[in-house]
Parts: sequence; structure tokens; C-alpha cells
Amino acid sequence: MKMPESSSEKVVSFSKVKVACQECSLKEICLPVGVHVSDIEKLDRIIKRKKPLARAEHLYRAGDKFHALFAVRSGSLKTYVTTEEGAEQITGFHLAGELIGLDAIADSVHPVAAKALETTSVCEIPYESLDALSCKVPGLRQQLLRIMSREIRDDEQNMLMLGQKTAEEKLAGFLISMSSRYRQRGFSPYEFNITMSRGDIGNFLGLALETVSRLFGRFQTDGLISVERKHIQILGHNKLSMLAEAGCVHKNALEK
Amino acid sequence: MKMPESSSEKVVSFSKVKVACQECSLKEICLPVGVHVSDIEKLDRIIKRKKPLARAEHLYRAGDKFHALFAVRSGSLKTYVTTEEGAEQITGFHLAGELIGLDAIADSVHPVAAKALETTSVCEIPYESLDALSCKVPGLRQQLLRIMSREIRDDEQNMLMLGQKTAEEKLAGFLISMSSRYRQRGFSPYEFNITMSRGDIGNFLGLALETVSRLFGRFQTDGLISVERKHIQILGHNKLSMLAEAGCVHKNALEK
DNA sequence: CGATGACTTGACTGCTGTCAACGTGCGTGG
DNA sequence: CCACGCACGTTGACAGCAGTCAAGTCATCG
Repeated sequence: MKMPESSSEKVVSFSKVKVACQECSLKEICLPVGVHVSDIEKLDRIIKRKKPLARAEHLYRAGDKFHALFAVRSGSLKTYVTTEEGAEQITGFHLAGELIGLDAIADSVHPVAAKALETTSVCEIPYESLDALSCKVPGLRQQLLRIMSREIRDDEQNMLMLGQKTAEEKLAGFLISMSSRYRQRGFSPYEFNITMSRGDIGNFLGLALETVSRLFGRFQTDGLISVERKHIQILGHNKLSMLAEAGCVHKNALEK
Repeated sequence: MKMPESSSEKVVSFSKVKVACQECSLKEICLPVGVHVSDIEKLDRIIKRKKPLARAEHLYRAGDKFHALFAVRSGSLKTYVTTEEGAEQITGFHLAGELIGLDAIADSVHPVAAKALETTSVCEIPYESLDALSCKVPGLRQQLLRIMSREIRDDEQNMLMLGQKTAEEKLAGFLISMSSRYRQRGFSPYEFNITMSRGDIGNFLGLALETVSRLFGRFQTDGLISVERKHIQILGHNKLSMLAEAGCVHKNALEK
């Protein structure tokens, strides 16, 4: 417990402050995008580095009072809503560089819970301070709006996915989406480890976990992917993309 | 064409400027919420009132350059994405007081199209001006963030709806949602006219239009609603709510 | 009054959920 | 080191919800 590197209780130990936004490998996709170097320091000053979350630990729960946004520094989380009956619907998986908690600004209460899928560390960004700072730093304000806008746009895409697509198209779309998200983060888009279970994927896509399992099998037989537990290789990226985009042809042609 | 009231090309004719935000019945749910009276004037000055759109007319199309947000003043619109194959997925229906175009901020391009479902008038809010003003008016900046946050939260709810629910639950949820949105706007939550077609509803909910039609019939037989073409009466609001919330009990219990 | 589009209703099919049994990998404790 | 338990994942059988196709009705408008 003397070593500041380990899971110390002190969140502002010197060794952690060193990993400031400027040095962070995620500054290209995170909040600092479009913010001047001099201003990043100001941002840095309001950000708190928290000790890492263990797998299955909650960052916040549905109903918690909102006071800060969180940027995923490493690891991954899922966010989910729980119905009165206790069933959960996953609303998203969140990788390094992503900002979560944006849905809580409206009512100052978190409408969803966030749970770590693996050992995960996050940066805490107190909303009050961010709001104050965003007023002085135009680039920061714009980036925050861009991030929220992107979130809305992506959610619209997800609605399309959930509403119109077949199980096959959904899973293909999911894989392509994960692939490109890993690419953005500098990892191989053709080989990666997913951190969520089959059940999580199914829940997110609106499919039974058995269906996910079956489709993984079929995609593998068809030579589109190679899958061994959590390890995924994308072999037929093009075909998968086509599968994902496909569908929707059958549906009502509404054009008036 | 001489009458400034009618569909004049001049968007800043005196008669229209009179209907400023202060006098607008929507100021309680629109952008001015939380903005001081003195500041609303500033907001007013950047807002342009456009001539009304006719039914089926586009406000913007997918791929259009983004330059302004729009607030629905009266009437209603649908927003939708179109796939390469030409099929469309409706991403939302938008009533008076709602802000649309928020999903376009990220890339300065509209990812969806917006089309009037009936005669509809909107206020145009140039984004550049809004951004500049929001920097000076804290209440405005916060309200914009609140609105975007709410949009994200609502989209998450829609994902739950599309992913987990049965056709019956989806349609019940849709009706309850429309009901409460009309209530918010001062209309009866128990009797209203929907402005979209069965096909639109089905498309939005991820159902075939025939299924929507059948369910309307069944809900009517069960005494939950009374429906005649576009006119809807909610007779069993409680039962409908329960139907909408139900479901999801069967799904995977993921709790670790 | 006919044409057009919106809606309804019926018959049939198939995708995907459910239930159930079994296999696999990993951590724990003897 | 091995045996066990547990969570996770796979596979099979079956059934039902909702999509598709098709025909027919109804409302609106030129």
C-alpha cells in the first residue's frame, strides 16, 4: 500500500498525475480533440484519475446522482438499464477514449448503470467544472457537442440495426463495428479479443444468446471469421460488411 | 404573393417576427428553458422563421451540409436514414417544441433526412450563431446540453424497445409515448390524431405494417383503445402502460 | 366516377426464441 | 497435481410470433 503505482486509495498521487491528457494515447479521440495545448492543461487540472475498477464492478448504478462524466482510459464497460422485473437491456459497450454518462446531464441522474467488463480505469470529469471550463475554451465546448452529437447519430444507427435487421445482419454489423472501433484505437481491426460474453452480445443486439452462439459457428464455417472463446479473427471483412449492410430490402418502400 | 402572412418568400416579414420566443407557447419545452428573459431576446435575434413546409416536403435530406438546428414550431416531421438499397428506417417522429438536427453537429453533415408529416413550420437556428451565443448565455448552453442528453437517453429507451420487446409491447409503448408527449404539449393524452401512417409506425418500431394494423385491431377489441384511421383514443391507459413495460422477463438474467 | 394510396384481413411460412442437455475451460481446494 | 464445481458456451428439438404474399375494402382527390 506504500507503492503509489498499485491500487492506492489516493487518487491524486504524483505518479498518476504524470499521465496527463498530453501524454495520453487517447487524446486524439477523447475530449481534448480540437483543444489547444495550453488549454489541455486546464482540462487536466479538473480531471481526476480514479483507481481501476475490477471486472464486474460498477462505475455507477441506475438512479445514482450525476456529478461527473467519465472517460474510459483503458479496459471496457457496458451500460445497461434494468426494468422493474429485473431484466437488463445493454445500451452500449464502451472502449478506451469514450465518454460515458452523457445521458445523465438532462435530469442529473444516471438513467443507466455502468459496469466494468474487465479491469478498467477511467478519468472522472466533474460536470460543474467542465461546464465552467467549456465556456472559456471554445474548442472544448465544440468537442463536447460533437461527442454528444456523434452519440445521438450512433444510437440512430443502432435503432436501425435493432429494428430492421435479421439476426445474421445484426451480428455481422456488431463485428464490423467492433472491428472499426479497434482500428480507430490503433489495434488490429482483423484480430481482437472481445470482452463481453455471448449473453451480453445477444442482449445488446436483441437476440438470444443461443442465436449468437449459432451464428458465430456459422460465420466460422463460412470462413468469415475465426472464433475461439473471446478471441475473434475477421477473415472476410468485405463479406461481413455486405452482410451487415444488406437486409432492409424486403421492408416497406415508404417513399411517397 | 403580396400578403406577408401567406407563403411569402421573405422569411423575416414583420408579421412573423412578432411570434417571438417570448410569445411562443413552446418556450416551456423548447430551447429558451432556463434562459433569462433578457437573453431570450438575443436568442430571438438569431432565429429565423421559415415558411411552412407542406406535407411530404423535406426540411433537409441525408447528406445535406449542416448549418442550422431546427425547432419544430407546429406540425410534425419524421427523420429517417436510407440504405443504399433504398429502404428507409425512421429514427424518430418530432412534435412541436422539439429540436432536430442535433445528430449533424459531429460531422457537419445531416446523417438523416427530415420530412414533414403534415403542414409544418419550423424555426431555423444557425449553429454558428447559437454556438457563439451559448458561450455568453450559460442557461442556453446548459439547456442545449440538456436537450442533447435527453435525446441520448430517449434513444437508449428506444433501443430497449426495439431490442427486447414483442410487437404488442412495442406498439403499446409507442402509444403511451405519444400520449405523454401530447400531454406535455397541453393536449389531451387520451385522444389525439397521429400524423404518421401505419407503415411509418411499423417501420419505426421494426414491425410490418400489417402487424401494426392487426394490433390496432386487437387493442380495440380488447377495449384498450379506440381507433379510426388517424384518430386514437386511449381507453385503458394503465393496461397499455403495463403491456408496454411488461416483457423482458423471459430474457437472460445476466447478473453476475 | 374512376384511380390511387392507405388500410384491413387471411393464409402460410420461417426465423428465432425457448427449453434442455451436454461440452469446455478455469479457479478453488483438497 | 488432480478432482470438483461453476460459469460460460455449444448444440439439438420444437414451437410460436411475426413477416410475407395476396386479395379485398375503404377513403380521398382529381
